[in-house]
Amino acid sequence: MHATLDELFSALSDTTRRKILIMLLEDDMAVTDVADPFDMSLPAISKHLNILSNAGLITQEKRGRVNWCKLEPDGLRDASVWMLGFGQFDILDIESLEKLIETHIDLTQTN
Amino acid sequence: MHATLDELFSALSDTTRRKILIMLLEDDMAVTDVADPFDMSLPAISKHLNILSNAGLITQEKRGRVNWCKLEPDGLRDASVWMLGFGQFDILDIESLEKLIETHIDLTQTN
DNA sequence: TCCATATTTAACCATATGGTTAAATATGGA
DNA sequence: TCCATATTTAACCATATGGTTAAATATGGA
Repeated sequence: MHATLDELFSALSDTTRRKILIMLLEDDMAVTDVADPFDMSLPAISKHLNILSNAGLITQEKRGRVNWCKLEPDGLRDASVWMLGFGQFDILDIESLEKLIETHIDLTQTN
Repeated sequence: MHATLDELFSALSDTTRRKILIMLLEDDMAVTDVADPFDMSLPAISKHLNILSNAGLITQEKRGRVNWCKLEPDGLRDASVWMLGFGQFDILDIESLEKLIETHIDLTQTN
């Protein structure tokens, strides 16, 4: 069951949540470890993780006491497709796509 | 001056606003005409257009009484780049990108 | 000049969002 | 068994969001 585009874009519209996704790009993490770098309570992070789950951007698997958070890269798919389908890029024009990526790609730029 | 990713994704997270963007893909439109297909007051649409403007997704130009709304496709750029940079696609793997587009591309699917 | 048209502004309202703290729950380990 | 650790749930709060209606504003045209 697909998340709606509303859920997807809305989940992505928060800096904290985008940062979490980037952290999970590295490796799966426990909730407590996800929360660590943020100046925010654990329940707040727990809520953010729920929103990311509902949007299909992560999955959570409970092993013992620990709830492991895992990035679900396919979750971005629908949103990506919507945007690409929007046609601002000529899909076949790889040159420009590459140039674009080169100039902008800096995942630490989270805002 | 760039819109923030927060503003961008947040602007995209509303079905009405995404529909408006798709309408503007066809042609520039007056505010009243943008509002026409929606079961919603003019001020509500006016607010949506403001949000899209602030996100850099459209521009508005007042000529006479009419405020013309124009799609700003470059506005999607930062959001696209963030998502592409996320790496769920191998940029050079055009095959899969094309297949993806083919299977999903249906801009009328707004939600 | 005066009315119609196009749009925004103001004031308001209900609900959503993003945070808090305190308490509950469940598992691990001595 | 009992405490520590990991996490969620509950209750709450301030602000943001998406809508409304009524009034204001500005331009076009007879």
